[in-house]
Amino acid sequence: MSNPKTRPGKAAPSKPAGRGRAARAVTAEAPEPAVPKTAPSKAPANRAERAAERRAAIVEAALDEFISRGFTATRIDDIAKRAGVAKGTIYLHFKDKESMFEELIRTALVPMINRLHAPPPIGGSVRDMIEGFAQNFIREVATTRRGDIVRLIVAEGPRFPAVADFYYREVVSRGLAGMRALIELGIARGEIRQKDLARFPQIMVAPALIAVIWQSLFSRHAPLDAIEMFRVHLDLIFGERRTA
Amino acid sequence: MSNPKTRPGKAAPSKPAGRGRAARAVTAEAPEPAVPKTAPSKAPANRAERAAERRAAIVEAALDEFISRGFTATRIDDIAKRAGVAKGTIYLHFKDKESMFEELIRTALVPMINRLHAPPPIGGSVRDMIEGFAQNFIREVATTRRGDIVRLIVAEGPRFPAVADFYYREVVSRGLAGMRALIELGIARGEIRQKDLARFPQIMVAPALIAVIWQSLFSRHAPLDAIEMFRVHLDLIFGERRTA
Amino acid sequence: MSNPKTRPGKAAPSKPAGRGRAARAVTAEAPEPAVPKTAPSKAPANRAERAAERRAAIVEAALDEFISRGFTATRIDDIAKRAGVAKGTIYLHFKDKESMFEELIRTALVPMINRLHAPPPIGGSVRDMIEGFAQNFIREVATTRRGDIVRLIVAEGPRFPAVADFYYREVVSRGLAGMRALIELGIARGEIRQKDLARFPQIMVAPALIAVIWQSLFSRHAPLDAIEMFRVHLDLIFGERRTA
Amino acid sequence: MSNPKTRPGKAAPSKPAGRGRAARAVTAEAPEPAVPKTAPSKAPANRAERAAERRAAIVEAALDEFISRGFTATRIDDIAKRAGVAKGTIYLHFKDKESMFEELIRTALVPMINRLHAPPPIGGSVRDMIEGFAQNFIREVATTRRGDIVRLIVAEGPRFPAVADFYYREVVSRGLAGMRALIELGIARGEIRQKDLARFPQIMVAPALIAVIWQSLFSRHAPLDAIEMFRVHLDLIFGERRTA
DNA sequence: TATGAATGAGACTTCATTCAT
DNA sequence: CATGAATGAAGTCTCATTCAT
Repeated sequence: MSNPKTRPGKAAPSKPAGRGRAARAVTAEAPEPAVPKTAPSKAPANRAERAAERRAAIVEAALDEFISRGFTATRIDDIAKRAGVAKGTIYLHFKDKESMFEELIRTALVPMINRLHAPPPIGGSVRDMIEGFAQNFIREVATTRRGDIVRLIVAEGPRFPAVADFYYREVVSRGLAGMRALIELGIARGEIRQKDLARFPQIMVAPALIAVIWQSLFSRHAPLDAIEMFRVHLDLIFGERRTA
Repeated sequence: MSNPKTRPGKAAPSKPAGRGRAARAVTAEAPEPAVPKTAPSKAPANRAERAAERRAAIVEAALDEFISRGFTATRIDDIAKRAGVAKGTIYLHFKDKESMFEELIRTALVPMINRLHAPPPIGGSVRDMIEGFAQNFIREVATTRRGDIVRLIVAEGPRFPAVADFYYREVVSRGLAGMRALIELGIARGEIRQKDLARFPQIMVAPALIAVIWQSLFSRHAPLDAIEMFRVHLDLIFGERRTA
Repeated sequence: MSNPKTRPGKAAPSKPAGRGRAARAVTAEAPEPAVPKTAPSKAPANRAERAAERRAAIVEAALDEFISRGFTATRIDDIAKRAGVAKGTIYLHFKDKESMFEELIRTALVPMINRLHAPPPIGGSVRDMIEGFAQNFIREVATTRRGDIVRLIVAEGPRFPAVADFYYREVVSRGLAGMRALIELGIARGEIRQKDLARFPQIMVAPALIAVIWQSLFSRHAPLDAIEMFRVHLDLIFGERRTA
Repeated sequence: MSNPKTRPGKAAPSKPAGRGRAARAVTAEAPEPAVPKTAPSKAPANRAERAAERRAAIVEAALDEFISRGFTATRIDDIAKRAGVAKGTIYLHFKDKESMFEELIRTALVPMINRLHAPPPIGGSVRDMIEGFAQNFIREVATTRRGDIVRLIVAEGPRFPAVADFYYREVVSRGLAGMRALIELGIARGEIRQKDLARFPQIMVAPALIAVIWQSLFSRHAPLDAIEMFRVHLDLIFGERRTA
């Protein structure tokens, strides 16, 4: 139950010297401890483009840091280093750490939101639609950094009501509404027998969220085949399928 | 989309952001802004008892603070105030903030662990056993501070591998093992038809975890009847029940 | 006893003091919160004229800012905004903030210096001359921004010896010398009986300086009729006058 | 018109290196550039006494720094060094730089206020009373650090309305009221002929204030015998005195 | 010439930790 | 054992100055 302390890059002092703030956080696994993004791959083109690139780099870096350390433990300085810009530059793009965080989350959620707006993959059965959707979600969210963002929201939500509100409004309530519609369609078509399911669309997505959290916390202890799990879950709802 | 609150106990600041460490955290809802727990209810008895009481107060206070602010944003000072002890006293009981956090989590999980060890309520059907267990869980975890601890682990786990490890070893793997056993029992008894469920006991508990998270983040937007949700979930697994 | 104002132009901060440079200054009353002087009144004519105009705008803006905030608390950025130019432009005209300050003060004092050089209003009595001069001074200095410059010198002088030196050399010593000459003339003519006054011409101008300071600090608590005050002062020196 | 730049203790860089904030202030003459007050003269006695001593040292140091640099240009760090305490210690005694400044000024004015409350030296003539008072003032204010505080208020007053208000209320208005009473007494006794003087007690004190300012700004160019000046001034008001 | 994005030193303030009482 | 004053490292944010466009 002991693990590497102090931030990477600091020679580990066996005793935190005099006083000063010692235990900042444990920082078990920062993706990569602030790799300066030197060596721009391409010619930077004109001014506006440069600015956009810079901003993108900051956003990228900030997300990485926030994800791996949480809001409070993330240092602007590290974001800057990782983005390859000076500290002050960050303040040209964001008012302060807090608004940066909120804006980042909002921005990062946009793709998810768009996906929810996108016309559902109207295909054959409702099950196929949901399964397709879920596979997508698991592949593109649970396994990727987007999943970490979900976990970040779970982690920081209570301290950032604005973030939690936004997430609820834009992602959760919409996603559940869409899911409810699909469930009702499934019931109407006779694919789903359990009528009460429409009252709790959360049940449908629960395993997907579990997968997201599992990924972050336990995947190194025990990998989880999220897609297969979801399939089993769908079997519960739609009845067992093909012999597959 | 902005709701940053000041720390409780700080008179609304007349000053602009200024400098110094600004964005500490947003702290939307501290349970109670550090109410010193003076006035011990009983006569303190002897020395050792006093110490134990003190320690308990610290643990209690620290958990509250960690839950509502997260690890980094929690101040030892606030824990001390809330516990009604001096700052230095905390260091008589814990080596530092970090080990305090880890030890706290471990301690707080003990009741859950004990529950997992306890002989399952062998009663009638497997469904009744699971439903009883789940009701218990939802009532005593999802709705209470213990649920917040689960969320706290989700939030800080990646930065505290020791915590995540401990949680996996002592709670998750055991809980899932127990659940798997129950599922297999259900399959053997013919209560559960879907045999693959035993491969993913996570599915069984997923809605309970969803409930925990929902509680923290969205309950003020939309309350969730977790017990009813879980019942519907069980209906999926065991088939619809009585007309109740 | 607290009236700290935020800087003009900054939306009232929802955040507590936090960190970062906090207490920059209180800035109780910035003349006008940096109104960009866009919309040049006339066609700019040729290049050199444009440059001169720009420089004048910068000087004007800088004086206003320095007066209302003092040297250290004044930001180049605000000067630029107020002058309607880009920050970099200021560095085309001035080496740095410090030399800008010194040069500004020097420039701003030139009119006063010229007035001191100007042939004294040789009129009838010495009293009339001094009274005329004083009325001029009070009307054109005490009540206007030039008075603020005097206060600025008092404020920053100790930190800008060059400024204080210049002010002493060009304004104070000359002014006092002129005043002494007038006093001696008055003594010679029998208008002034108190011969020792020539040793302390400061006495003659003291009320005028008081008026300048009063203007800046206390006029909103209690207005001061500086001209009348000066007249009473002259009555002390020259004896009471007409019934007027 | 050039003078030593950079802060004392910093090797003077002929060019301020890369960028960074260069021109902080000129700081022509810091009394002594932060001499750590090591070596406490006496045994520090008990805890409370120590705290009082510390606080006094901070107050002392802060006043010195504020006086020689002004509010904004003063660094908490320098105050700490000069007081011989750690930076953080200052925040145990004062909320922030700004309230420290305001409180300091208030505290520093208390002796002056007390003097104003003290029963006036009722002696022989009104002139003697005023002369006694003025000599006191000049000796104990104009020539000492208290005079610098007056100048500090003149310098920072416009940006610290609270300070200016306090100064007006507690010192200026009271002082002028007392002076007016004395003048009226002088008029009643026939010592002062010029009745209008009571309308402008400022005239009476003007030379004293001039002396204060002269001290700070010009005394090294031309020393000023403030006491003699004030005597001449009184001669104007009361008529010439003894042949002395 | 003029611009304003970028820089990074530095200021203020916080807070984990220590230790004399 | 308990306290809480003191410390000083560290974090956030500012702003004078530069320089590519």
